[in-house]
Amino acid sequence: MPKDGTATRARILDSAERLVKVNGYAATSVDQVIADSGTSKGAFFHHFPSKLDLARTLVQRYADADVAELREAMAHAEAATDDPAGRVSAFVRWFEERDEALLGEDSNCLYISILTERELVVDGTSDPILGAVVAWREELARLIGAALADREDGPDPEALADHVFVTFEGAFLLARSTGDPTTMRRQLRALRQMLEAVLR
Amino acid sequence: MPKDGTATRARILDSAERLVKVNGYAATSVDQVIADSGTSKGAFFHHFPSKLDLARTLVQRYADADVAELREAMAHAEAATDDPAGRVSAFVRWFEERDEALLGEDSNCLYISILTERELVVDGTSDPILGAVVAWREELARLIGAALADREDGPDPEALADHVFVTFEGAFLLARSTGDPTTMRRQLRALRQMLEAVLR
DNA sequence: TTCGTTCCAGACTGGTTGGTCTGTTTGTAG
DNA sequence: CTACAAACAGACCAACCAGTCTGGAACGAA
Repeated sequence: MPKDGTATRARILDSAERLVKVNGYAATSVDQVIADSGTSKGAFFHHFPSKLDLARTLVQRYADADVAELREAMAHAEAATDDPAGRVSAFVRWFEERDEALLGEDSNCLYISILTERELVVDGTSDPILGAVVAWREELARLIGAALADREDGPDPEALADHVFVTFEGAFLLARSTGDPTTMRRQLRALRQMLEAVLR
Repeated sequence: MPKDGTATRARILDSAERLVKVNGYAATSVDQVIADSGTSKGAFFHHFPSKLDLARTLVQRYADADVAELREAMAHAEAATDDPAGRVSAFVRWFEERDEALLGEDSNCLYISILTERELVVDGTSDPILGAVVAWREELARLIGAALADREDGPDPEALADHVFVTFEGAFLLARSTGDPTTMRRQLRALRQMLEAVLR
């Protein structure tokens, strides 16, 4: 085995993720990624056959981390209490308390940058996003469904589950617009209070 | 006064809005806008000094229409009932019933395309978005505040008001990801049910 | 040492980009 | 009818874009 290039590859991915989250995919040039990561054209195209291939790798990596965070929050919620509604609260609260990375000044979600460009949706680059969405939906619908219990003609568990994802993405955009760093936490708090109200 | 160019200008704006909403701002070239609108380079740069200037005009126009829709929904809600909580329900329902344009297959929000690119935020292109956000917040916070009445240590009216905006933007993104055209309506319905629950 | 492969640097290229420039048409005011 | 400015059309251009190519350095296998 010759030289190890995994470090270079990781630096490219990290730089690219940052830049794409901040500026969007189309607005991020390969040269920018190269400059930011301190590598070269040769290195870039050695690790990634094309810019689009970088995007695919990026989305997959991000979605995997996203699902991992879901599992973590879910485990925390299930360990916190046996009460179904309480678990939903604990789940949301888990993110409310994660202020550091999640609500930093220009924290953003890669999903937004990818979904903004339709080409990336039709060619399947965004597929891992759907995978993550479905994972969130299924896990949360299970939790919420248990809390709703036998109630009929009440709210749809899947729609409520999806609404957690919706809140994250919407709050990222609102934060961008207002520049207010407390946006995410306030929206998560509002979401939790509303969920507690419907599940009561 | 010589030839009237307002029609050409409008066609450029319409094409640009469609393309930017679908593909994003950076991914939309001036040549594409020209081709789609059936005009020319000369016409484009006669009406807009630069592509960035087009974006500014586009955002202003879209935000104005957005605020107009807010007023319309608000008037409808206030005419519907005197009950504060009922007005909030009527407000959301107003959008739930507007399926046509709002939930079309690839319906999207210009705000997302603009906010995705940080350059457009720092240079003030996105400012009208903040104006619209504040308008929605103020109008809705008034309505929600009235419904919350005297309740103390309850949910924050402004956060709940902002959450309506958050739901719209988040649902647009979720719809993009899933490709499900019922997404927007389902999310609005979930939002309304949750609001009814907290305001009960 | 020698060989082969991976890893990477950077010059280079063809196509695309936003933007300019020149010229022509079209309406209107005098 | 003339003059003049607004409203275009489209050739043109410099900068930038993603991607290629060549050459060399690092490393393990033989």
